[in-house]
Amino acid sequence: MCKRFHLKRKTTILDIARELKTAPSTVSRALNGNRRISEETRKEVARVAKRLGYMRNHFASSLRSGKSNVIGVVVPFTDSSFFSSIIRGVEDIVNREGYNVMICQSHDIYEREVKCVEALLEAGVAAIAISVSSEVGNYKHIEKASELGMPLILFDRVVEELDTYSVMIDDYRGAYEAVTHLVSMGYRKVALFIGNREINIFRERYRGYKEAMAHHNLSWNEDYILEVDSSVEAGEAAAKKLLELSDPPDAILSSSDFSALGAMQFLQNRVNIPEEIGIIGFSNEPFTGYVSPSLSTVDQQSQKMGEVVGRSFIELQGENLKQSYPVKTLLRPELIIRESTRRI
Amino acid sequence: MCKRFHLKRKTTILDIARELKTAPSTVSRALNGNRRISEETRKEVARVAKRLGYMRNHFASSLRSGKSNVIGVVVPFTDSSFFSSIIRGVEDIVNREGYNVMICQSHDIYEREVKCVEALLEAGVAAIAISVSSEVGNYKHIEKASELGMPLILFDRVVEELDTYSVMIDDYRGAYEAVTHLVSMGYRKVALFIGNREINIFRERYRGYKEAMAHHNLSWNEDYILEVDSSVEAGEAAAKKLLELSDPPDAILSSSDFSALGAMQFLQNRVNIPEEIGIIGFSNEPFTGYVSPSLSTVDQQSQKMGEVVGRSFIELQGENLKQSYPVKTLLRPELIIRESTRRI
DNA sequence: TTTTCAAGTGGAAACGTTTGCACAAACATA
DNA sequence: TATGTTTGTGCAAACGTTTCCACTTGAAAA
Repeated sequence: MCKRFHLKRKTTILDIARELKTAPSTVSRALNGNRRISEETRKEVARVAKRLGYMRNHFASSLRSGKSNVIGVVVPFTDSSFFSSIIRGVEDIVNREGYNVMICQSHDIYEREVKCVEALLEAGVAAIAISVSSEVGNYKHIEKASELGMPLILFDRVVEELDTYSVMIDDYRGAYEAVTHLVSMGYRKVALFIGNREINIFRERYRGYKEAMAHHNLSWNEDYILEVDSSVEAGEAAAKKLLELSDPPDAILSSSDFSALGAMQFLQNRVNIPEEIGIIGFSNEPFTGYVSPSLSTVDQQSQKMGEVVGRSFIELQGENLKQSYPVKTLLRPELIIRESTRRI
Repeated sequence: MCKRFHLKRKTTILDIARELKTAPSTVSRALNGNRRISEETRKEVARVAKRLGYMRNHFASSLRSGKSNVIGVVVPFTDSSFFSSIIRGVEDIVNREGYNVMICQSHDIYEREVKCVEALLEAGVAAIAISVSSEVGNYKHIEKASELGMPLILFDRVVEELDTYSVMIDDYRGAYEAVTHLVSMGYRKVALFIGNREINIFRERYRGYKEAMAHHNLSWNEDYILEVDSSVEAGEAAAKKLLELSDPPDAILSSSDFSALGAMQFLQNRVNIPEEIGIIGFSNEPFTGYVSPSLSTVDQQSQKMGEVVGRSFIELQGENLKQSYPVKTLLRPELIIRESTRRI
């Protein structure tokens, strides 16, 4: 008699074995598609399993086999268009291979990121995909996970020193192409809104900007390079600063759509966009297509990035402990040209 | 000798017990805060556990105890501002109680929703929170989960027939207050963009609209009620239809910010907003504050909704099988008044 | 003194799988 | 005939916890 009578006693492989007068090991093998089981028994087992409403107990399975069907994902936030699209991409891919996704938010705080990684390690996930927080910290937690044998996939905000799978966007190229586009539209004096250059993505965009400018034989003013964080207010303030220069720029490349929007809102009543000044952002946030003038931007392929993370994971599972070289994927950004830079 | 020598052998409670010359049962109790363990042993155990880098094996723990520390969440998509904010809310709450969140996307497809629920059941989550897909289907999968003893929390798109915990927004009130606001601004002929009224949220908004109109002694034209789905294009088309009426409305209440935007874009060059026509949307999508004129809307408290889902879950765990009445939470929407309806 | 009780601990059996090993039967090879 | 090989199955031991039960103590109650 089942003591916890209020809960349905789940059917186990023992029940199936008993029904078929066979051994649980046979049932297990049949259900797992082991090829040493005859087609006949396999079908029988499947039939009885279905009839009894059998569901595999993943706890027992994972405990015994040491394998899990869950992949952990650590992001700064889930409610940001960029990261939520990535999550969608990962989920779309791994689901169809029978894996589930566990989410953990770091809130862009180092300490919480460490907690997330620990929680996922404890939860026994099959791998951890992580975009590191922008707060400065060390990477002990990631190294520790790696040493424990946990497969890792870093995406977007990557720590290049670590020898893991990684998926990034080619930020260098994104910035380079954005500048090239501006130049092709006749802009010459391009300003840059950039984030903390200790972080790989901003470092690369800065490099792309510089090299593109040099390539087009354009010099730039140090006053044109502004450290601006990703907010509408910061963009407004930065645009104000630019307008006050004795020789103001005729275009802005912003590392964030939000600060680009801020700049646009500040400039709107003062100069003509795109005739007198062009603005291009970064990320292709959903709103960029709806504001007016619509905002040109560099699309970061977030859903695609998620899909690549998912595929990297699948690949990595297949490899099964075989020590092989970690794959680094570099995604190609896409320039989205809209009204804010289209002067014909 | 450990056979899988390439993987660190994890330390278990047995290792701790051996070290302290005590029994694994004691260690287990000490780690779980059982009060029949002396303070002294508890501390000893904690010390050794830390020194050996012990991590609880959740598979073994869950297998034995039948309890899980994972909560499953089913949403149509993760990359929509509304649902990703909900996820954030849930995560924020349950994390600090030591729970993790597993995500599954139904893509708003009935069949996939069923798959999601099955996957989460198999994964042995402690509870399932779900916003049902808008595709018509039956609720067998939800009833089945319920019968198996799985605690359920429905949110936003709720199936009212089911006797479960639920968290919804007061859509009736949202629509009612939106209409009242329009009337207070002097608008009289209010049109309504609405989704499929078989779904609770739209049914309620429709009701709110009707009652508010009646309350203000305003009659409305059947031509003013348009079934419009949540897209910019549908909004444009609907606005066009309205303008072609012999007696066009002077305000639009849209069930979606996207169709409100579409309408706004279509109307912008033809009539003055908000002087000649007022527009108000639903959801408070991030872009609504950035477009011009900025779009008034009804905020749906998505993050709050997630937090309430999380808290309901915690509460529900505490109850521990005690049969009690499921709590239904109704959140209060917030009217966000912006330029698109502010005529002074 | 004996009995009762509480506090703290240990022993051992679960939980439901997977898997190494053994084995039987049937069949092919020498 | 003897020897190997293949195919399918069963036995039993894990995996790392939790938890029921029993057992020591030492102290309080009778």
